Amino acid sequence: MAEQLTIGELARRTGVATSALRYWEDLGLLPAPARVSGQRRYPPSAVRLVGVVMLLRDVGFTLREVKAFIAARSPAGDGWRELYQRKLTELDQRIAQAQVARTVIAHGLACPHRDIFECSNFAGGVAALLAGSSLEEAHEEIHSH
Amino acid sequence: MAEQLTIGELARRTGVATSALRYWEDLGLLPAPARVSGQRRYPPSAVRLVGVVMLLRDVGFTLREVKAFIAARSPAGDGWRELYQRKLTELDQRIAQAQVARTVIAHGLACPHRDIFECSNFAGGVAALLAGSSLEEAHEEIHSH
DNA sequence: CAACGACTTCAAGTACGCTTGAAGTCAAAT
DNA sequence: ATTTGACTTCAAGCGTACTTGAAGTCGTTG
Repeated sequence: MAEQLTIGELARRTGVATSALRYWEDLGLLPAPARVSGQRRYPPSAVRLVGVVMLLRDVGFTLREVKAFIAARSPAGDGWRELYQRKLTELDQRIAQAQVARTVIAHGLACPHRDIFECSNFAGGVAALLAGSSLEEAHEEIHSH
Repeated sequence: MAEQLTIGELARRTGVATSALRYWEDLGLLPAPARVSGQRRYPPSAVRLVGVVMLLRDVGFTLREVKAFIAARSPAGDGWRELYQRKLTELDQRIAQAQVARTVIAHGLACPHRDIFECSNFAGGVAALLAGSSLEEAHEEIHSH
């Protein structure tokens, strides 16, 4: 039981290149697996771990953040709670942004205007964006001047 | 009226560095603005345009994709419809993934397990991920073997 | 008129996330 | 015994998205 996977098999099952898996290991994202005559042998659970890394990476976290995220859990300290909370907030912002983007693009598709920027609905979507993100200074600028 | 912005003002209002704005212009993302004795003068609408670029960039599109997205609208052709439709689909996938990630992280926060991977709920979230994305081969592997 | 601050170009450098290539090892099949 | 295929390490290269630094140009201000 618990058949071990070679790096090639892990790559096939996850869709992640072997070179990338070695790179992730170098970065400390994946634990160094057992070796059989020099070759890596992964436990089946590695598939899940790789999945988590992919998920977090695809969702906009850097590999260092993913590392911190995974590694944070072991110590007895509460540091990880803070980290998880921050990530959760980031993720909520990301989802909200993606939904604004979705609205904007969907409207772009539906709107007959040649120049999308002439369209008030489109502008409205962007205005929603302006309210959040790093454009808060803009908000103050507009109201103070 | 229609007071023109210097690159510095545009940077302040958008939160994007002047160097990045020039880079975006080089890439063809932003149209070359008017010049007053060599210096760029942007129309106020540039703030909105920069906002759109930021939005799409932050949501995971490359700058080339953003360029295509913005530029696609001008020609009389229908090529842009296809592009918008594809982007919309990509975006829906991204949102779905982000929501899975959110669930996973939220659970990680709520779950008392020391090792998150021991938790079946966590595994369930990841399993949801495995069903989509590039892990479809894995799905076939699992069922064929 | 000198200095200041904000702008200009252009080339080079940086961080991230990998990929590619060279050279070698190992187990199994021919 | 040699060939095949999958693996190994290590260094270098690449695409994306910028930043940084040098050297120079403006318009204003003292």
